[in-house]
Amino acid sequence: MDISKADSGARRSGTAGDVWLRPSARKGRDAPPLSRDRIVEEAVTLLDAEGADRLTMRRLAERLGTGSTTLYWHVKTKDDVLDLALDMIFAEVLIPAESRGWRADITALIDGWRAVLLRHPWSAALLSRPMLGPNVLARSEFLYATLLRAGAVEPHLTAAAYGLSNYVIGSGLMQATWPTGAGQEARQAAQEHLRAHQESYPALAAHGPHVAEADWDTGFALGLTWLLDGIQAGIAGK
Amino acid sequence: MDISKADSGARRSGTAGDVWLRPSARKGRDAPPLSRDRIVEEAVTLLDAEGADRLTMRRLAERLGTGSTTLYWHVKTKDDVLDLALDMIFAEVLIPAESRGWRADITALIDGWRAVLLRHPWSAALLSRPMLGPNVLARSEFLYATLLRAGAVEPHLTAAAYGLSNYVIGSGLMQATWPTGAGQEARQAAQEHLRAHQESYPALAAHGPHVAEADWDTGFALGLTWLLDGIQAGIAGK
DNA sequence: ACCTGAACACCGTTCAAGT
DNA sequence: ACCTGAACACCGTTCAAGT
Repeated sequence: MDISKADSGARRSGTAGDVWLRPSARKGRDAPPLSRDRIVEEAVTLLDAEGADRLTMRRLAERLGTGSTTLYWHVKTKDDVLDLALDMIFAEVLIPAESRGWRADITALIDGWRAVLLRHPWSAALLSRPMLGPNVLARSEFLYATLLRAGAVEPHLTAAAYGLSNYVIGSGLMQATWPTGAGQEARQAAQEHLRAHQESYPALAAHGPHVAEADWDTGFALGLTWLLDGIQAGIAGK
Repeated sequence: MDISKADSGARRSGTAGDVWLRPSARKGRDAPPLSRDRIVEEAVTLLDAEGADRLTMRRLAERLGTGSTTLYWHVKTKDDVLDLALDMIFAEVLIPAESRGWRADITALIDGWRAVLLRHPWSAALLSRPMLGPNVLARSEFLYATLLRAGAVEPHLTAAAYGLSNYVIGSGLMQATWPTGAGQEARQAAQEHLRAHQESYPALAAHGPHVAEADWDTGFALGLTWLLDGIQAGIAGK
């Protein structure tokens, strides 16, 4: 291939290289062309790696090998990026293919949902924006359809759908927030603070979530069972 | 009072007024001296009036009649202001004075908690930071103490405390987020979007939360009942 | 002990201009 | 159709300096 020689020659001279080499020599390395999908993808990995307050249009653009202002051709605003990122990770929540009964189906959905929230801790804090992306809607659809097929009617239907959603969201928010593992110095400080004021908070100091590594999983499962039992009773008693 | 005359005279001349009048002529009008409490108080009213993304150290300082940098004497960081504001509104949650039974007590606490979240919609989004303020802790203490007195033991105790908290938090977040009343154009747009794709989301389009003004209150109450029933069964069956 | 001003290192976003 | 650069109107925070 003589092209490589021509290339290096062009690079050695300060002037522009050969025409047919220039467009393929992309920004950073061998980056695919910029696109909305690529932006959102990169946003998710940036969020996963550094958290929500480190996501900046400038930093995001830098990772993509462009200027920050270029992003605005593909995306209207930073909030759009966040909305798109939030919907993208929802695609990871598996929708049960074949039914094993409504309780099992819903449990699978909710567990998957929770897993995603914990896998992408930044997402829990973003739940305060209305979620209307296709991936979110598809999973809401599954939830409603499953409840309807199980025989739920109003007001139990809405209460069930909301109750389940709110429960996962709250749980995900709490656990994602909680200083775990790395941020253990914060947890320890909280623990000491509680012990120092244990005359004010005796029950909390003795049994509170700050004292021991909480068993989030069984706690979550227990609460979910209570909710599902209630829904089931509502259906049976129509 | 001759002082008023002296005052106006001093103001008319461009030079400094009488010594004993100057210190009492505060920044804006008759503002009390700056203090941490006053800053947090003003932050809450600013948040209530304009929302979280309009809270700025500069704007907050302006309302208080100072420069933004002055705030940093009383407060270490903007996040501190948010933490303090969050704890301040928790003081509005009434802790039941005399017991009417554990279910009634807890229901009262949770309902009060929810009411605060809805009264200060910005607060729901801030729940992603660890809450260790005195007002928050006092209410957590009440929750744990009540559950303990009712006879809850592990793992039901933790599951109950978490489940209830997560449920209110999630509900508050969702409802505070939801485009209600004023932001009705967004809700209507969501509605149309759903109808336009109703072959993809049939259950959602027919029964989803977007179709009708949701009855949040009864939905919330129903879900809370399910949770409490589950907790009660756990206690009874020890 | 408290307040001020200037300054630093950032932000999101717009827009005329390039190819 | 896509990308660039300069520019605007902001941010949170620090710090030397004032009283």
